[in-house]
Amino acid sequence: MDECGWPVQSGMRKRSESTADTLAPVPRDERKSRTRRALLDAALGLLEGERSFSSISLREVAKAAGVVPAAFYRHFASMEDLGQALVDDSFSALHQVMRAARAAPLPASNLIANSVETFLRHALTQRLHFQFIAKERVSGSSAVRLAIRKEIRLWTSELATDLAPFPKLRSFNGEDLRMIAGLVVNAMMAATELILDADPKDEEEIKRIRGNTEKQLLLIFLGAASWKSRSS
Amino acid sequence: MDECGWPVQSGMRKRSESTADTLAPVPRDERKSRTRRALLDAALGLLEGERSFSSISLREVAKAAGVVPAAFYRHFASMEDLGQALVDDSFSALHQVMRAARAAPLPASNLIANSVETFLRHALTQRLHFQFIAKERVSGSSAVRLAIRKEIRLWTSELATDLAPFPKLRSFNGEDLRMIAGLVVNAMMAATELILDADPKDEEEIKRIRGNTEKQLLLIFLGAASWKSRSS
DNA sequence: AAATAAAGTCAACAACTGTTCACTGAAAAT
DNA sequence: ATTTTCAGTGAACAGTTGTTGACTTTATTT
Repeated sequence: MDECGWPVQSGMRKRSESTADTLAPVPRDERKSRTRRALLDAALGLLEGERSFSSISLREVAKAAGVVPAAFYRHFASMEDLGQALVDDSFSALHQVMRAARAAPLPASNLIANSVETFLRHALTQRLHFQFIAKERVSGSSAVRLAIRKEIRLWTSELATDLAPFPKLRSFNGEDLRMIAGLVVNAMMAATELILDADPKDEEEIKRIRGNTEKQLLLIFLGAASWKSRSS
Repeated sequence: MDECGWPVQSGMRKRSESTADTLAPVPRDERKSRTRRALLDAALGLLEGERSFSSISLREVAKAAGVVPAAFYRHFASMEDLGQALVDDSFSALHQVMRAARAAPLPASNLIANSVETFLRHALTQRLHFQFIAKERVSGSSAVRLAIRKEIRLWTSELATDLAPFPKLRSFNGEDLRMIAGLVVNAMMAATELILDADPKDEEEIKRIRGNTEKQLLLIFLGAASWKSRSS
């Protein structure tokens, strides 16, 4: 079931036995970035299910990528280094969604439902990335953990500035806006973790989680609307 | 700096060189449970900081407990088994706090502030247990992960029934009450993670987190109070 | 056409892993 | 007083780990 061994076509011993000699020059940069991707994807794949990043070995990653252990060092100085790259990778995927969501037609009526649906659907298609983020956010090495927290804090701040112009939220100062945004982000993260753990085919369960999250966000904004800002 | 080697006083080779022969009979059950505790504490200690449970080895735990690796098996069948025991351990500590908090005088006025303060203070004194729960909740083996989730769901349900009798929440059905409780639990968990990561001596930061969490809970209940229950 | 750069292989290393076995010494049971 | 029980030891096992060095192959540069 394994043996995908995709990028093993380089630096091989055996000569090509076919007659056509120059069938694909294959530029070197591309070949390098191809195995780099293979390593990243292999690590991400190994993280699926039980394993956590700190428990997977360099050799496992290399083997899953179809490459000899020593070749790993041509791309990353250590597993820690690979982890950092995975953080960048995962968050660039997330930023992509958030940008798309922000550029949406903004229907305002069921804005909440739309946002929740968009985000969670993306979490399911980018399952591996989100699983990685969810795990390493709390259990990763401090460097990786801090990188993830920084991104999440940034995300929270962006949400806060997005929230600012809404009529009902005019009376809030920056700090309180970020507090509300934090509440929203918490709910979304919790929902993400639940949905990643659920059976992907269980449509009913997924719908339930989504509905619950929508209600939670609605309640948060309801609370914000009836908030009396204090001076302290 | 290590060499605590606490429970290494059993099954030793050398005879006691002192004159007093019968100085301490030391019942066997107690001695066993003493090293069992040493193993649990050692594992918990190794989990502090960077490491995650799946990355610490049986041998490490044994060594930190001052015991030979083979002795581990007298107490646990595997590391997985130890993990389960740690879950029970940690949650019994949590239940203890929650029971105490529930039996409190219930001042009703600043009930929220009191609850937040009680919970977070306990999280700091039981730091290692809470760190274990926070990490293994998302990254542990599926058995451990499920055990933790079950406990959290149970905690949420208890909170929901505690919330039910409040006047403003009378109109909510069970499902919606659990949704609100879920929101509260999310906020508390997020606050716990933040506080465990913060520098324990940074009183200012801890106060900030606590204040923020209080505001969040207040906002949640404000939202709940102005909620129109729908029939669907 | 020859020289270089570099992504890959192979083999070896010391250290560490989980697990087993026969053992020992003292508390508990006879 | 003798036997039994059992939490501990120490040594060995077969695997796996990260890392290194010398080598091959091939795209790129000279």
